[in-house]
Amino acid sequence: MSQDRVALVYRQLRSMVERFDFKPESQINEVALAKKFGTSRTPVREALNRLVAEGYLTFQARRGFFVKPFNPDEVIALYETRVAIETEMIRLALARNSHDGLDALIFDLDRIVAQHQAAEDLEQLLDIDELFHLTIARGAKNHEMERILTNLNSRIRFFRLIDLKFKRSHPELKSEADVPGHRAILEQMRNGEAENAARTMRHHIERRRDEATEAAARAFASIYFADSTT
Amino acid sequence: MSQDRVALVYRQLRSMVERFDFKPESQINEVALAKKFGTSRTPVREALNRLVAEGYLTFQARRGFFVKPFNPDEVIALYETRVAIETEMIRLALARNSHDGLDALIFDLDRIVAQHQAAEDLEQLLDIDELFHLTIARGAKNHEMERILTNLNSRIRFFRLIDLKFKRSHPELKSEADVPGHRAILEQMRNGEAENAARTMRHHIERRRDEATEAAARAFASIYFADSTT
DNA sequence: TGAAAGTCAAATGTCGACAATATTGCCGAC
DNA sequence: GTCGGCAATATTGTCGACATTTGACTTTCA
Repeated sequence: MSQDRVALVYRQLRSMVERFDFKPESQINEVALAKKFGTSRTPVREALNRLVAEGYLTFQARRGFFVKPFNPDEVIALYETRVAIETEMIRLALARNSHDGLDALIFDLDRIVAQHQAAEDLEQLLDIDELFHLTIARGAKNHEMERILTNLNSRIRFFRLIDLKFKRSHPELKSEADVPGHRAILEQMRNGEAENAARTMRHHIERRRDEATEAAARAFASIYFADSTT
Repeated sequence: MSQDRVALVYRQLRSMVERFDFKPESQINEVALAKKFGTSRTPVREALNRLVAEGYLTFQARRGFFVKPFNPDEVIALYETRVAIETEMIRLALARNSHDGLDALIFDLDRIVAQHQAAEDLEQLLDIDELFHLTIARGAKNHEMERILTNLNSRIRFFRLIDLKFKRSHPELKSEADVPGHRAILEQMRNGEAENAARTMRHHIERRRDEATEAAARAFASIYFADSTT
């Protein structure tokens, strides 16, 4: 034992950051975290460095690690990046695959859409939604885009969760779920209409962007004034 | 003194990796590096962790850090990602900026194209070329895309350098420089033709992709059999 | 001879301590 | 009362050592 602390610490830290357990712009205290996790500072620092490189945190020499300032513009930027990546992914997935490969991909997507409808809780809903998009990424056979999309999704997740929770408690606002959007994309892919599918994907993501941006604005106060679990 | 070793080590390591001073797939020995840099293993490990998160290296628990296998497909993936990012960047830059903002952006781009023609060596040529694209990224006002593009460029750089060196020593193959392509993109942006500019950008990058892929194939042997500077 | 088990050197994983630096709090001067 | 500077304190940066694990080599036994 006592061998894989970095991985443990990394996972925990990342989910803490994703949930905004730390206040934005607050400094992250290495010794406090080390104590919390029962390790020395070494694994904590390694994990923090990874999180910086992945865009979750910032770092200033001799000052330490900081949580990125909370900023609706940043959320918008993340969604815009998704639009860029995902519209191109669709083109690649359709151009790159043989007929059989495409059939297999569409078969997988069909199943995911079906699961989507049966999702039981919000976390699961998001998992399945992200899986739909990630499966297309895999169909595009571009590891780099897959990597980037995974990263974007995890950084966006918190805001979507906020949005979904809000919608659930205000049924009158309930917008259409993601399922119809996914189904439309799927049909156009099935028909080989790359540009149409890309356009639908763009609008699909842009709608989510607007929802998440609103959610971010609503969440602003609660994040800034919530207790950080030191 | 003895305070900012990580930054030093990181920069050196990155340029070593970019130049393929390490053989692809070879394991990276932490103690050897530490000795080489005259530090302990701690700063080396932090730098290596960053390089993993940035896509330069891979890591296997209890086995260590490895150079990514050299793989023309990977180069193609990097270029495809650039297409995705940069075509969208152009749309954003044109949609997002006021008339004056756009004028300023185009003024900057004009100057960069002029510098481009006057570049003295290959490294400088690449710097200026990357600056053209990065300036558009800044015009798009999307930090995330800027970050990603910077990362992509630095990982692609080696292959472009190989290509340019090869072209220089085989003047009969000399393809058109990047300048005309940039100029065309610039003109279309000036006229507000977002979709045309995006399309030109796509073709521009795809041409580079083909050149770099060939260069990668040519470089294959020399990389795999070159001495690694332990 | 060949395969399994054991041994050992080398590499990684983690730690606690110390050095360098930044931040905070205090005190006196104006 | 406020400002600037100094001391005290907290935090980061780096190190060398030790623990654990891996992988290669050797030995042993069928």
